[in-house]
Amino acid sequence: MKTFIKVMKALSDPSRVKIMKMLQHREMCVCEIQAALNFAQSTTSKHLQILENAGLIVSRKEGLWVNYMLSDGGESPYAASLIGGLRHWMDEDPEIQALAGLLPGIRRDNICKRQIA
Amino acid sequence: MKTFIKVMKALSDPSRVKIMKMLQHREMCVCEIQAALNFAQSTTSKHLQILENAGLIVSRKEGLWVNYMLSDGGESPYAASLIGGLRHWMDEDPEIQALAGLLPGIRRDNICKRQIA
DNA sequence: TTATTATATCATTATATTGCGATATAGAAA
DNA sequence: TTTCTATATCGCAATATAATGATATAATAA
Repeated sequence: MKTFIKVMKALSDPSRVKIMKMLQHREMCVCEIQAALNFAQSTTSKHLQILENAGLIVSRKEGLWVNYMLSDGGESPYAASLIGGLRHWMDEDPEIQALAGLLPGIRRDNICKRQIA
Repeated sequence: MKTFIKVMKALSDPSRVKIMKMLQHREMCVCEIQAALNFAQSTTSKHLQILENAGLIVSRKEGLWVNYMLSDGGESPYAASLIGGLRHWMDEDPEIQALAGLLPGIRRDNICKRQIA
């Protein structure tokens, strides 16, 4: 039950749903997601922790960056089912489409000061 | 997006998940659900409104009683997917199993003072 | 009509969540 | 070393949610 509630709560926030939808296109670092959502860095990081703790996304460190990507949902059947459903749900949503249109312009070498080694 | 969030929020509360799992066994009136969860009447009613508003359950009036049952999820693909998933999810959960064991003893003609016409 | 019963809604309190700025940590470069 | 940069965590204010008792509504019975 606790695991299920954690997944549901994680997806009960529009900002976190937007993060999930963005990560369907490609993996992203925190500052890219922050730029896309126009949030404070701490807010962005917290949302990512909640999604990761629910087993919906996973992270991979790459030097100074932390790259987040969708999980395969192996953690729980609920997570797997929702990750799968979200792949096609809300693709017609104007907010989601606007974000998708923004994505190509959001690249860490534009946003971050540190250049890729 | 709003519809999706409404469904997620509705299922983000353990009490409401328990209601969904009970309604998989049979339709129930408010006072039966109230007895099963050991909640105040107003609390029970409010949870039911939230689930109904999310398209997860539907109600049918029968004299003084209001019977609640699972929706078929026609309202939204999210609702349908989660109603379907919930059919098998958490069946091993001890809280859910305890509730299921309680169900046969919870009948409106035991709980309600008004007898069936 | 009045009384009773089942349910819904309102007002309140306690708790949880969301967002931010400030601070801490970790890696890379000077 | 010190100084950046990217991310994580802490503490707080604003808002949302969950539970309750009190009250309102609707259907039935007397």
